Formats: sequence, C-alpha cells, structure tokens
Amino acid sequence: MTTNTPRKSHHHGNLRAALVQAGIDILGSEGLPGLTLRKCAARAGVSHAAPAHHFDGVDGLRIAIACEGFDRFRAAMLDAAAQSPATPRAQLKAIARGYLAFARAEPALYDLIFSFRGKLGLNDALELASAPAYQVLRDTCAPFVPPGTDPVVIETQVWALMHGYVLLLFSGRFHETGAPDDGILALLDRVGTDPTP
Amino acid sequence: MTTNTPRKSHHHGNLRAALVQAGIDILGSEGLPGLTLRKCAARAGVSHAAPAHHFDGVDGLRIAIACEGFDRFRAAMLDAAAQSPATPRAQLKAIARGYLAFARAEPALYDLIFSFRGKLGLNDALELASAPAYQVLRDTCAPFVPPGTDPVVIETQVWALMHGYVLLLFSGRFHETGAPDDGILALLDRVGTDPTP
DNA sequence: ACCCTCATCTTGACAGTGAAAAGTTTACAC
DNA sequence: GTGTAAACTTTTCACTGTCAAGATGAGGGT
Repeated sequence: MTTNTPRKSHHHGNLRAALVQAGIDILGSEGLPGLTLRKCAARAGVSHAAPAHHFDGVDGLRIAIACEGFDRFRAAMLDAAAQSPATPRAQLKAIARGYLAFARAEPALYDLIFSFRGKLGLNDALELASAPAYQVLRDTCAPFVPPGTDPVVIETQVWALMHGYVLLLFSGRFHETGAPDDGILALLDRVGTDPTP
Repeated sequence: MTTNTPRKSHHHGNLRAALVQAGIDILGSEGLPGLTLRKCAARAGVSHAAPAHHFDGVDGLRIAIACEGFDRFRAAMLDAAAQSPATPRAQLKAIARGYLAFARAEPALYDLIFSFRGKLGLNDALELASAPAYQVLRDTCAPFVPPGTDPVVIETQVWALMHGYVLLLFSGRFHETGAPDDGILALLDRVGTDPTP
C-alpha cells in the first residue's frame, strides 16, 4: 500500500508538490521578496539543499510555482466567464473581472507569473503553462477582431490594459481615491470592431 | 579653487551622485538583478560600507536611482511631444511614443522606477520625483476628459495601456512576431470623449 | 597657528542567500 | 538478499546587506 501518512520517512514522498505549495504559502504571507529556497525547504520540513534535486535552482522553483499560478489564473478567468451571459462583450468584461479578482486575491503570485523578463520561450514548462491562460484571452477576443486584422493586435490591447491597470493598482496609487475599475472596463467597450461609422 | 580632479582624497567629494550614476550604469549592463550595493560601491571606487552614509540601505539607493530615472522618463515624453503637432491627439500619441522609447532605451531603469509595490506614498522623495512625470500624462490627457468624468479615469486608461504594453514587450512575447506598437497607439484614438453618437 | 569636531570613509564581523561537493539513507529492481 | 540509484543531509564557499568600531581629514573656533 502507499503510505497515506508519509511522516517520518527519509524520503518525503511528494517533496516537489510540497515545495511548490510552501512557496505559494510564503508568497501569500511574505510576498515575492520572501520567496526563498531555504524558506521553502524549511516549511516543507527538509534541508536547504533538498530542493536542488527537484528544481533547477531557485529559478526552477519559481518557474514551477508560476506554472501552478498560471493554472489558477486561468481558472479565475473561466469562473468569472461561466457566471456571465454568453454575449461576446459580456464575456470580455467577465474575464477582465476574473483577471482583477485573481490579481487582488493573490498579488504576489500574480507578480511572480509575470516576472520572467525575456525568459519566456526559453523555458518550455513555463510556456506550456501560460498557453492555456493566453488561450482564454484569445478565444474571448476573437469576436472583436476586425477582418484583415492580426488577432494579436486586439489581444495585446486588452491584455496590456488589464496588466498595466493591475500594476497601477499594486503601486498603491489608488489606495485613497478608490480604484477606477469601471473606467478600465469601459474602455474594453471600445476595443476591436470599430464603433465609428 | 575647487579641485577638478578629486582623485586621491580620502573624501570622495561627490559620492552620492557617483553611486547613483554607477547604479544606472550597472542597470544598463547587468539589469535589475545586478543592482547591488557592493557593486555600486566598487564601481565608484569606495568601500562596500560607504553608501550607508548617503542612502538608507539598498532601498534608499534604489529610490535615489529611481528619482533620476523618473526625471529621464519625463524628459523622454516631453522630447517626443516637442517634435509633434500641438493638437491634443497628436500630443497624446507623441508622449506614448516617448514612453515607449524610454522603456526600450533603458528597460532596467524602467523596471526599477515601477518596482515600488505599495511603497509609493511612503517615500517623499520618490513621490516628489514621480509627480512631474505623472503631470505630463495628466496635462496631455486633460483635453480628452469628458465633462463630469474624473480625470483619473482617463489618465488611468492611458497609463495602464502603455504600462501593460511595455511589460508585454519585456516579456519577450513579440520577439519573433514584431511588436504591435501601432495597435496600441490606435486604441489611444478611442480614449476619452466618446466617438459614438 | 593650533586643536577640536564631526562628517566621511575603511575595516572587520555577522546572518542570510544560492550553489556545489561529498556523504548517508532507503526504495526498488533483479 | 543484494546492488544500484534516487532522495535527502551535511559541509563548505562566494556573495549579499547591515552593523560596529576605527581611521582620515576638511572646516571652524580660539
């Protein structure tokens, strides 16, 4: 039988997943700067050198956590979409609200998954994990792509708007005045198929 | 006379400015992770503990560098605006191009000035340095604010779009396909005073 | 001219970090 | 059973930020 209480064994049994979960916990409590190989190892109850057998250095651990983060990110957008009318415009605003909900719920995890400067494409696992999240955006934007236009243009407009807004949120700029979510969502009404005659 | 070759003195004479410049140089060559107190000190030719007498720890140095960065950022936007027609829409697109030019010219410095999560408002110097840059945005957006609308809404739409787009640029997502600058600038045409009847 | 003060800078130490090398334990195939 | 290799620990090293204590010298008061 497989031991369902893997306590005192020399082998942890599921260390990789435990380290990823430890990292997510630390992100929630201490934020991105607190994410450390040694802290993750300590929280998982192993020595500080143990993670090296499961990840390629601290960047490997961060990538593994980001993969899980992308999955939750995608789930947040899909959840919001499922609770909204099926019209293209309503769906677009729904994934935007899901986007914001995820960013506000797990800001440090959000920071992490978008912290890989230029390394995207250099890591297969990360690219594989981010693709489904991007696909949600792509599918939702598709109805707004004018004929003859590269879909990437519309997708980039939407994503840039959301991404930039979240980072302005995190900067603390709206702590006192209140965050203008509605203003951002309103601009989504003007994305894509031209509203002018 | 003031010595114009302040070489061998025990006192550096202008260490604070030299450390900030060293930091900017390092940002250009090694990027944000390479920005280190000890490296800045070494490049300025002083011991590793010297910076402590001019900045409040490494965060203090980063803030001081960011202040200089905000100034260059503002200058880049104003330069672009000065070379464009004075119509509101042309000016808006001009500062957007200046924004992108700065981000592409000094990506690590751009990263640094927008890396202070929630600490904005907690540091007077940083807030004082970022205010003029924000004022450029505010002035340029003013003609597009509909009556009865909070200007912050329009400013946030524009800033979020640019900020998010730059970070997508940095992510490496467009390295192969080519960056859709025009698509982003096109959306600026739909910001503000409603084009629909 | 002298000395005094104190900002400036250096030296040395410490804890925390990531990484590598070498040794120990244990699961699993044969 | 036994051997092998994976999983984990221990030790060590280089690098980082920070602190304490000491050395240097510029400028002021007398």
